[in-house]
Amino acid sequence: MVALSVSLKKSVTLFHALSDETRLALLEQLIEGEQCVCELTDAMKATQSRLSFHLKVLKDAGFIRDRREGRWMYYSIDPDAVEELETVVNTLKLVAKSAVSANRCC
Amino acid sequence: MVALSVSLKKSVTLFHALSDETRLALLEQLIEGEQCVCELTDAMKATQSRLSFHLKVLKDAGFIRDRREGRWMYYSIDPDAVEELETVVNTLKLVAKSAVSANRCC
DNA sequence: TTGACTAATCAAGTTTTGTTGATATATACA
DNA sequence: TGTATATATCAACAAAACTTGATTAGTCAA
Repeated sequence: MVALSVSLKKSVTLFHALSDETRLALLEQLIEGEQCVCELTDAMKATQSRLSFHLKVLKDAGFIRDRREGRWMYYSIDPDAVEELETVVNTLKLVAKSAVSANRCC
Repeated sequence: MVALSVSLKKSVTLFHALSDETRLALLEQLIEGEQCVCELTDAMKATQSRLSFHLKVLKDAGFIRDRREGRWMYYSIDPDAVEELETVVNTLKLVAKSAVSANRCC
């Protein structure tokens, strides 16, 4: 069987991190550049603990990095995870193209 | 603000469909080509109703198509949704690359 | 018709995710 | 020190997703 380039579990983690509107909005917001939590809560009109939760999911998946500076925590997009995601999707794409021949069964 | 190429909600649907191990395994299985549910349940050692559930999620997101032939339902990968996914990921990638300049805040 | 077979759907229960408000931790500054 | 500020974490609850077993719907063949 052809396999996805990255392990299933890792792929699930990547996709799960992106399967939430708040988290995608966070990434969109971070396109503007590195920002601290206070700016993010401001921009997104979300409570601090809610964002903290979602930031953790994105960070655990590798999509963002954090950096402390004094009392502030700065978050930014980490291109590596996006790269990894791209790899998975590219495999999926190749696969989709080749998966046209029908097998009868039953 | 820069925006993702596809609406947030649509992106969430796409990513959510891929954020489950069973569903990714289903797609991997479908790489082999069009298959009926009975072959899929066989190959994946999963119950019929469970697969039916996951097939529906994948179908609703657009990743697979179905086709009835007699009593059998044949499923196959639909390259269009994968294409759409690729678009989203490409945007994310471009964005990740450009999102390096830091903004101070607070 | 009826019976057998394939797959979808449904209802009930379980598990996972997300939200909220409160508390803890870390840093800075007076 | 003590106090204020920024953020993480936790516990309790709510909501969404998944699983299971049973039922239903569609198709075929006798």
